[in-house]
Amino acid sequence: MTTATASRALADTACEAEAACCVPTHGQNALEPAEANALATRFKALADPNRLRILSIVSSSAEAETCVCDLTEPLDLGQPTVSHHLKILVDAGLLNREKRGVWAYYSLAPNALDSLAATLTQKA
Amino acid sequence: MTTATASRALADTACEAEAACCVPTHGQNALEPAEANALATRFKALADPNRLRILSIVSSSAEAETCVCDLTEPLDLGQPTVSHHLKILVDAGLLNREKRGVWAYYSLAPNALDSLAATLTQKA
DNA sequence: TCGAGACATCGATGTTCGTCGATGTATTTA
DNA sequence: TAAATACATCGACGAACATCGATGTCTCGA
Repeated sequence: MTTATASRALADTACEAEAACCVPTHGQNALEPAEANALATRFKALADPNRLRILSIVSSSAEAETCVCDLTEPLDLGQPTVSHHLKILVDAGLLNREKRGVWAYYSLAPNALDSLAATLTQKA
Repeated sequence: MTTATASRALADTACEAEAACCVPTHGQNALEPAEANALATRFKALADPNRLRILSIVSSSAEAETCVCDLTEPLDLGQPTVSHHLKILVDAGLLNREKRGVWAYYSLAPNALDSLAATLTQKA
């Protein structure tokens, strides 16, 4: 129960051999750098207020489908900027893009947000 | 069932009064800008590979407590950088900081990741 | 075939972010 | 009290990001 505290005290006294001072019992079960990068990319897609609002609008729209021109006004952003944000969300796997005629319809990628949420809860 | 498609076609023909072209049926149930900012701040804390690894190491450590010197080696980062990332995680409410003696112990904030995850799932 | 509309892409710009070395602060030990 | 340790803060620098205007691509209707 007090394993970490005890080993911490142990490490305190054992601080003489080299620069390492604390218990190096971690690092093997930690997130792999490559995996951490992939996860960070998906969270980075969520780390912008306008992109969160895009997801909110898309998911709350009648058919869960939205075109670019539906977003420029409520977001108060230019069309190139909206397209840029949409591309980031699509690249992150959070949105799907379907072009029908002149319009491009965006919809939530099924289970994408859920799997991201599962990554958070299982870690705790 | 085809409400959005129908209203889209409607908007197509109704594109004459002003610059607005698509159905402005959104925006009222969308995420508020202030709320989106707050959420983005928390996701921004997760949008870095090294911070994700910090959370992983902290949560997987024996007592779910970790001091700074436990992190510099597995992350291969300097101590100021690790302190900087920890501050961001604490400010985002994801980590708790407790100073005992010379060491600063960091632990997962209870329910912080869970509530963030809930925000994602309820939106889908 | 031509023009108009919807969207994507490009290039530029101001801002934010991650990282580091240097330094400051607080606590323990001698 | 003085030295050492653990950590936080500061200032700087290069990279990444958000936004915009201009332009390119594609589709539809005249």
